[in-house]
Amino acid sequence: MVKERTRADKRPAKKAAPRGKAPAGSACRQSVDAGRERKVSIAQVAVHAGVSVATVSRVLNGSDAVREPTRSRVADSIVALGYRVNQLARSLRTDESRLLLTMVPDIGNPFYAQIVQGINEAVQARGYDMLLCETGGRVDHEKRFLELLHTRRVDGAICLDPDTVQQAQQSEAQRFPWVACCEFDAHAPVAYVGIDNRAAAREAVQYLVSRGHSRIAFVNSDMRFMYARERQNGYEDALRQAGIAARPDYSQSVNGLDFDAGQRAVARLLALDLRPTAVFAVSDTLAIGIMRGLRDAGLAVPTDMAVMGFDDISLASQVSPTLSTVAQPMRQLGLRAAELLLRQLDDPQARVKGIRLPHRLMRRESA
Amino acid sequence: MVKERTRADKRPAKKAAPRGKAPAGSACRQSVDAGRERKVSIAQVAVHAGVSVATVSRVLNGSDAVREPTRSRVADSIVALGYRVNQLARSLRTDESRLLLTMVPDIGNPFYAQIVQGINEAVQARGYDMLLCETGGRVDHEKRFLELLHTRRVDGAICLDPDTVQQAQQSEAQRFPWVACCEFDAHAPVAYVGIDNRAAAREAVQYLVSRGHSRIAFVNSDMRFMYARERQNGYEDALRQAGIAARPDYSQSVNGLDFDAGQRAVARLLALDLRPTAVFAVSDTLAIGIMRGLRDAGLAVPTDMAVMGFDDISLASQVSPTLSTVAQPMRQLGLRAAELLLRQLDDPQARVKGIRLPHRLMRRESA
DNA sequence: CTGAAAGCGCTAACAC
DNA sequence: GTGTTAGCGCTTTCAG
Repeated sequence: MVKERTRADKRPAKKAAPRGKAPAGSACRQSVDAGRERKVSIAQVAVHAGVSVATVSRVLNGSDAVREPTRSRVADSIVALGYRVNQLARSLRTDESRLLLTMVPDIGNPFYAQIVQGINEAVQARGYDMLLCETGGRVDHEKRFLELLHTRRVDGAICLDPDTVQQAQQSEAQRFPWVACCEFDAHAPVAYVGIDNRAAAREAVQYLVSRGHSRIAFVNSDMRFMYARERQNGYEDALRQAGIAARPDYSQSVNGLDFDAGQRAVARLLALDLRPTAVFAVSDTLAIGIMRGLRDAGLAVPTDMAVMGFDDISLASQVSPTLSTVAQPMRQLGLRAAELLLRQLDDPQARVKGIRLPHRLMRRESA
Repeated sequence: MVKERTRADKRPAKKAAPRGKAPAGSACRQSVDAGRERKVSIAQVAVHAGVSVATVSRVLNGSDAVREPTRSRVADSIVALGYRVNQLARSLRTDESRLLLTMVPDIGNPFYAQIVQGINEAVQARGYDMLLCETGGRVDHEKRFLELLHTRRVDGAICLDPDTVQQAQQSEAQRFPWVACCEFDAHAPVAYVGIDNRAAAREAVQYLVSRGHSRIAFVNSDMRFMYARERQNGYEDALRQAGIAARPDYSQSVNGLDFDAGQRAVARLLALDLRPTAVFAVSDTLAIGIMRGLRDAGLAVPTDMAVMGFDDISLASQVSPTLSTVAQPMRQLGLRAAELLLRQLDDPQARVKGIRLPHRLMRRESA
C-alpha cells in the first residue's frame, strides 16, 4: 500500500528556521513572543531549569523521586517557557495514545448523537480524546476501524455499528480492547452495554394489546442490526402470548431510520387489506415519520391508528400528538460504554462483562 | 485462535529485558499467525525485503526514486508481513498529524450534528481523521482546544463555538490554521464559512410582515453567539423597514436552544399585555418547543399565532403543523469549512477568505 | 538508485 | 535523587 504525500515543503529544518506552520498570511514570524516559543521541548526546559531531561520527565509524570526544590524549579521553567508535552512523542514511547475511537452509523440521528455525548463526557473526564468515525453503515468504512487502531495506535474503541461485532469474531480486532454499544452479541467475548431489546419490544406490544389492539403492525429497519432482530422477536412474543396470530404482511421492513423511511412505510400500511389499528416502530424517528404520513393521509392518531416508537429521543415529547415510546438511557449507554472501555484499559486482567441498562415504557398521547 | 490480548504485552515491557530491537528476530515472530504480527515495523519489512529502511520508506511515500524490481519486492513484503505505518512515529518526524479537531457546542442539536457530518465527510475523503470535542459552550472546555493543538500536534481545527473566535484574536491560536464555521467574525484574520444571518433574519421577518403580521415577537438565544446578535439586527431591520415600532418586550432571550427553552419562552410571550400574532425564533428546535407550548396553552398555529424557525433541520417538515423556517445548508457548511482548512494546510501561503453560503426561506404551514 | 545515520520529543532502565 | 543513554518507528539529508 503506497501512500502519496502531497504536502508541499515542510522539512524538519533544524534549528535554522523556526518550524511549525506559519499561519497563512502576513508576517508569519511575530515578534519574539515573550519567550513563549512555538515548540518547546523537554530538553529546553531541562536547560532552563539546570537539570537533566530525565528529571523534567519525572516532574511531568508526577514521580515522587524528585526533591522539592528541584521540582518547583522545573515547574517554574515549564511555565516560563510555555512548555507542552508532545503527546505524539510520548505515545510513540509508551505505546499508549490516550485516544479512543467511536464508530457510529449516523450522528444525524438524535439517538446516536446522544450516546456520543455520553461517550464524550466520560472520555474527556478521563483525559482521553475521542476520534469520531461516522460509517453510514457502509462496511468498507468499518475497515478504517482496524486501520486506525493500528495506524494511530488508538487505545481502544466503542462501536455502535452492527457489522463490526460480526467481524470481531474472526478478525484481529479481537486482540484489541473495544466495547460494543447497543449492537452486541451477548455470546461474543466482547464487553458491551445495551438494553434488553426483546423484552422492551415485548412490553411495548403488550401495552398496545392492553389498550385493546389486536391488529398491530410492526415497522422494522435493517435486519443487519441486532436490535432489529430482537425487537422482532419481542413483537412476536407479545402477539403469541396474547393469542394473536402474527400476520406476515403486518411486519414491514424499511431502509434506514429517518423520517422519510417512516413516511414511506405508511403507504404500505394503508394498502393492507385489513388495516391495522396500531403500529409499533423500532425507532422514534421512524414513528414520527409514520405519524406525519398518517396525517397526510387524513388519519388521526391515535384514534384511527395508534403509534408507538422506540428510544424516547427528546423530540418524542414535542410532536403532536406526543409519542408513546420505550425509553432507552442514551446518555448512560454511552457513558457506561466508555467507562467499561476505560476500565479495561486500566486493568487488562479485568474480564469485563456486558451490562444491560433498564428501559422504560413511556405512555403518551399517540398510543 | 488468537487469545484476547492484554494490555501488558502491548506495553514496553517494563520488567522484561531492556528494550531494544528484541522483537526483530525473536521467536514470537515465527508465530503460527501466517506472519501477521501485531507490530511490524519498517525495519522488519526492510529485512524481509532485503533492503534498507530508507528504501521501504521511499516506497511507502511513493517516491519515484525506487527502481521497479525493488519497489515490488518491498510492496510484497509489506503485504506479507501485514505492515501498517505507525502514524505516531511518522507524525513525530514530519510534524504533521493528519488529525483535525472539530469543536462543537452541542452535537445533540440536529443542526450541529449535520454540520459535523459534512465535516466528517470531507475529512475522511482526504485521509484525515477527526477529533471531536463537545464543549457544551463552556469556556474552560475551549481551553482544551489550544492544548490539543499543541499536545496532539493537531494540524488544524474547525470551530463552531463562539468564544473561540474571540480568543483567537489575541491568543496564540492565531498562529494555527483553523477555520470558523457558523460563528465567525468577518473582520478577524481567520477563514470562515457561514451564512448572512442578518439578511436571512430580515427576510424571515419580512415574510411575516407580508403575511399581515405587525405584532411580531422574537425569541433569541445567548447573545454570546454572533448569529444571535446578527439575527436580532435582521429582525430590527425588517421592522424598521416596515415602519413597525420595535417593542422591547417582544424580544425575548432564552438560555440554550433546546425544545424546553422554547416551551419556557411561550409563557412569557403569552403574558405580554398585547399578545403578538407571530413569533420568529432563531432556531428550529426553539420554534418547535414554542409550538408545543402554544398547543399546551390551547392555541392554534398559525391562526392564533404564527411561528417561524431557523435552520430547517429535517424535523421541521415532520412536525404538525410543518414549520416555516430559513434553511441553512448544514452539510455544505461543514464540508466547505473542512475543505477550506484542508486547502490552507496544503498551501500555507494561500490567503483563504471567508465564504458565505446561501440561505433559503421555506414557506410551510406554521407561518 | 540505495544505504547509513541523524534525529523528532519523550520515557525508563541503569548508573552514580 | 538525578543524570546518561538507548531507543519507540519513521523521514530525510548526505554519501556512495
